[in-house]
This record gives sequence, C-alpha cells and structure tokens, in this order.
Amino acid sequence: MPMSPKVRFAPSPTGRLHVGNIRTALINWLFARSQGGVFVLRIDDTDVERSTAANEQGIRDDLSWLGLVWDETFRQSDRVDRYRQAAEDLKAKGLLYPCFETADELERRRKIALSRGRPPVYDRAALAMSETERKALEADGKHAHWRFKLSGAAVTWTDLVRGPQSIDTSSVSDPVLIREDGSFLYTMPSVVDDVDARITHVVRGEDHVTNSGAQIEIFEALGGAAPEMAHMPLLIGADGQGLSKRLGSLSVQQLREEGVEPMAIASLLAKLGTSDPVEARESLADLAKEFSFDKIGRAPARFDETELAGLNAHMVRGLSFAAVKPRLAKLAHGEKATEPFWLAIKGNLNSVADAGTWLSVVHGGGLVGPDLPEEDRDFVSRALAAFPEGEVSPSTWHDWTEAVKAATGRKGKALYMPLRRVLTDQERGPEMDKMLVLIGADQARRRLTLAGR
RNA sequence: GGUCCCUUCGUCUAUCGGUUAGGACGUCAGGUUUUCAACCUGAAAAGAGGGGUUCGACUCCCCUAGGGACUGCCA
Repeated sequence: MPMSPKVRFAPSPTGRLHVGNIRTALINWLFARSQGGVFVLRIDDTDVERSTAANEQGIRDDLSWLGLVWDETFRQSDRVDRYRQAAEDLKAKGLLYPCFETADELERRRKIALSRGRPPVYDRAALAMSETERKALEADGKHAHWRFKLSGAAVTWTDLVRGPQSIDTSSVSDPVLIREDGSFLYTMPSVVDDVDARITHVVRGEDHVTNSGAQIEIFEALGGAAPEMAHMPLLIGADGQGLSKRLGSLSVQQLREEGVEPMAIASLLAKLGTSDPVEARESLADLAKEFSFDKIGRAPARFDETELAGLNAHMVRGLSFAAVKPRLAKLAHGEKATEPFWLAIKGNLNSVADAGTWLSVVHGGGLVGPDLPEEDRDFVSRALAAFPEGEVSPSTWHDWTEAVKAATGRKGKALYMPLRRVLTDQERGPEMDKMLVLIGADQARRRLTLAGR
C-alpha cells in the first residue's frame, strides 16, 4: 500500500481563479481526498511585479466557495532564504551559472534563430565565458541572471495520465532560475517547496510537461527524488479553439455572480474529459469517490458554458428546501419562502436567484397585470364571478376552472392562459393549482378585479 | 522552425484485431402535462483522409490534414 499522497495547488496571485485553474485545483483536491491524502495551497508569488495580496485573498475566497479546503498553506515569498540556500547548493555543484545577456538581446537571438529555422535554444555562451570576462562585466556594474545547467540527456518518467514520457533536455534552453535583480523564478522554488513539503504527486496541466523535464533534473540536483507526475490535457473552448482568451476570463467570481452552483462547476470540471458521464454530483466527496487518473483521457476536452448552464439548472431543481432556505432569505420577500413554495417553483428555475421572480409573483402585492385584449377582460370578469368564496385549497384551481369553462364555453389554452397571465403576470411557470394556493384568495380576487372590467 | 500530445455520434467517451461500434448528455418524435420542468417510450446520430501489415483494422505502422501545448529574466 503506497503512502498517502500529498499534493499541492500552486496558483500565482496575478489574477483570480478561472475554469482552467479551478480544474487543476479540483483534480488535486479530489485525488488527495480519494486517497486520504493532504492538499496544500501554495501561493506562487515569486513575480512580485504582478502578484497582489488582493488576488491572493480572492483565490482563497474562490477555493473556499467551491469547497476546496486546504490542509496546509504557505506563500513562496516567505521562503526566499531557503531558496537562496538551495541556489548556493546548486552553484557549489556547478549546476547554476551566471549569464549577462540582456532580455532584449535574448529575445533578438530567439527571433533570429526562428527566422533561420533553427530551434531557439540558449547557446550557453555564458558557460564558455572566462573568469576574467565575468569579473570585467561585474566590475562594469552588470548583474548576472543564473541558469541551471541541464544534463543534455533524456529525462524520463511515467506520467499518471500520459504514460511513459521522455524529454530531451538538449532541445531545451537551460532555465533561468534567478533574475538579474536576484529574485527567483518559479522553477526552482517550486522544486524546493515540493521537496521540503514532501509532495508526493505533482498534478498540473500538460502545458508544464517540458517544465517537468527540467524540474526533475533540479529535484535530482538538490538531492531528492522527483514526485510522481500527472499532466492533464488542457481544456479548450466550445469552438474547439484554445481556452485562453474568452474562457480564460471566465472567472469563479463571474460564475458565482451568474448564480452557478459550486457543485455544478465542480461536477463538470471533474467529469469532463473522463470516461465517466458528465452528471451533477451533490458533493465533492461524491466526486472524490469516483476519481481516478485512469479515467482521464489524453485529448483536450471542450468546456462549454451551455453545458454548465444545463448542469446548473438540473442541480438547482434537485436542491432541497432546507439547503436553499438561507439563500432564498437573501432575496426580496425571501423570508416568506416556504417549502411548498420551493417545491412548486423549483422545476422552473435555472438558478437559485430565479426564485426571486416567483417570490415577487406570490408576495409582491403590486402586480399590475398584463394588457389583456378586450374579449379577455370580459372573460376575466366572468371568471372572477365564478371564483369560489373563502380560502383556496389545492383543488380550487381545478374546480374553479371547470366552473369557468362551463360558464364561458372556453377551454384549453384560451381558458387557462388569460388566468395564468392575470394571476402571475407570466406566460409560463409552475403548475397553477399550486400557484393559486400560494398567491391566496384575496390576492387572486384583487388581481382578477384589476384585470377585468 | 523544433519537440511533445491529440483526432470514434453535436459533446464527453467505451472498445486492450473479429462487436448489429456501447453508454451518457444534448437533439428530434410520441406519451403524460393548461405551459415549462420532470418522467416514460422510441428515433436519428460516429471511427478525419490516404496508404500499408493482416484471413480480418476504430484498434498496429507510415503519410497527409486538422487541433492543442511548449519553445520567457511569466507561472
């Protein structure tokens, strides 16, 4: 029996979480939970220019809302001393070397290489530099950035999703680990943190596959063994194109504002691209029970907002009154919501917030009523005359409409639709026998009176 | 340009050389319903293209096409 896994989700606080991020977080969380493991939230804030405390808090809020609670958390900016130590270790081993090319220069060289049809791989010119040259540059006030010296050999691992992998490090540039200003790029801190936190599995998007090749060498250089790796296929848009632009901006925040249930999001993201049917699940625990890397395919999966909306509607209709009561209470007249009310209307909702419409239909006294054609106004008056005395009951609608049918000769849509419109101000909605009971006799008579002549 | 990955109904997928290519969601039709939803029944719907290998290919190999990713002093 393998030891229980420890995984991490490592967002960079340069923005809020979006669907791609969440999926990575979710898969990590589900894997950890499915194995009784530990889920670590690591804030990758090594890019001080773009990282903000507000974004970090936003990310924590987003994860909490989704229910992706973390067992441990820390931020990389608090561990810089440890990274310096690791860097010194690599320097001592001759695996970290100083470079003095400017960013502009490197960019230019890449473009030239590309235009000549050559791979834009760093040529290691700095490695050939003599001590004297280096001293001269430093004396000149130049600051070095530092690159990790890749072995040039093939790095292999068995990916939990992709199977046997091999990255030829000779076709990859030596990664810059330390910037000219002395700050760290994420590559090495990530490895140091994974070692120190004893991360057992690195689960991330397949955009990191090449990184993994380099990072595995850094793991080994630092005297550790690399964790297990799992690289998920990326999500693409419904149009089959990359997810980046439009859906990249589809944030948890926005989804939340649109009234999408957290479990609708989680269900879709957990099942999309797997051999399981995409169906709503009530809890993350249910999803965790069904989680397995074996079920994840290797092809990019399409994320479709329409599918999410459908799943959400299905989910909302299945919500119990107890679960939804506190949320209804936040809507106008929501404190008056009862279980019969919820049961009557939930089948007509796409989101919990949609309940607001029906709350105002039932409890909003100021219903003005629709503009009815002349003949309908007359019909409504006759219907009012047939309205039974006293309070209404579940059978009132049936009895009343039968009486109206007999009195007016109307039937079907011509009979029901004007009454629905007058009583609810809507052309469609929950079953009228239930609605009538919810609206009550007084309101019903009032609305019929106003709409009649 | 290079490296890696992918391609089965509209969508997510099953199939470990021999199947009427299965399921789920969606769609459509019928039933039920005053409407919508739900539910029931049924239907339409797929191996990107071309070459091989083989008695037999969705499955193995090659090519082509298409898609994705990486190729940063971002993460």
